[in-house]
Amino acid sequence: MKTKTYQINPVEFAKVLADPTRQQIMECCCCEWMSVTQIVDKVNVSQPTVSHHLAVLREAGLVNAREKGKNTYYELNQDRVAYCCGQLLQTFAPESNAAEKLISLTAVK
Amino acid sequence: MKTKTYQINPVEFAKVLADPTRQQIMECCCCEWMSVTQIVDKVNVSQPTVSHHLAVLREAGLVNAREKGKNTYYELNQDRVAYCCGQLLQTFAPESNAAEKLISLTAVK
DNA sequence: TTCTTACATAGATGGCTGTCTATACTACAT
DNA sequence: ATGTAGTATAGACAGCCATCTATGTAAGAA
Repeated sequence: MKTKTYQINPVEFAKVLADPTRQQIMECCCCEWMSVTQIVDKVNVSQPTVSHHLAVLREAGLVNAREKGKNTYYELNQDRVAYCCGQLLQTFAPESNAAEKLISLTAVK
Repeated sequence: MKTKTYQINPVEFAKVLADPTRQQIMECCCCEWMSVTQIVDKVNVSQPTVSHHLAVLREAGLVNAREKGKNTYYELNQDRVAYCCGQLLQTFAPESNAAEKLISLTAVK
């Protein structure tokens, strides 16, 4: 289970999010640690497919992983998501009122 | 030039952003109206490819188009971008501090 | 009218990726 | 030791999409 996290940019971030199954998995483990099996039970794809998507999310640094015995637990990295969204807003909505304010917020984090 | 704008969701939004050329085009017309030719001069792809990307952005409601004589001018819809980013934050960073604050901001818009 | 410029559309193609089955690997139980 | 459950990896394949060339179309100039 290699986990070299690459430096993410707006294009890579968008690519990772650009799949319904992956977003479904992200929602699954958004606010609690979930094992792979638990995630498989919630999405309608095979276990290897789930593992594949988790690897993509892991390498993008969008989920944190924790191994415990036979299980591997995953949790969404919300701060990373927020940071990447901040990047998007900074780039593509620099004059938007809401965006302008978020940029300062994410800069603090 | 059909321009039926469909209701955008987080997956569609991410798909539209998940291409380097498209993001480059978005930056191009972020803060000013740009003709297709002007955009072609700035990105390293053919004119039909640019037109294709602009159609994708148009149908997602992420750019506004204005025809004038022979020219068609495009401008990025920053508010729409901000709204979509707000959706992402709401879904995938509900507990993040920065995100929490943006949600109220985008809700106001 | 004829030509040119600006842009959109059609169709073809190559590469990427999401999915699957099969399999390997590891921890734990029996 | 043997088996089983949980997860990752390998390899194959089909569908999607970014790109191109070719062409259509419309507006303005000559």
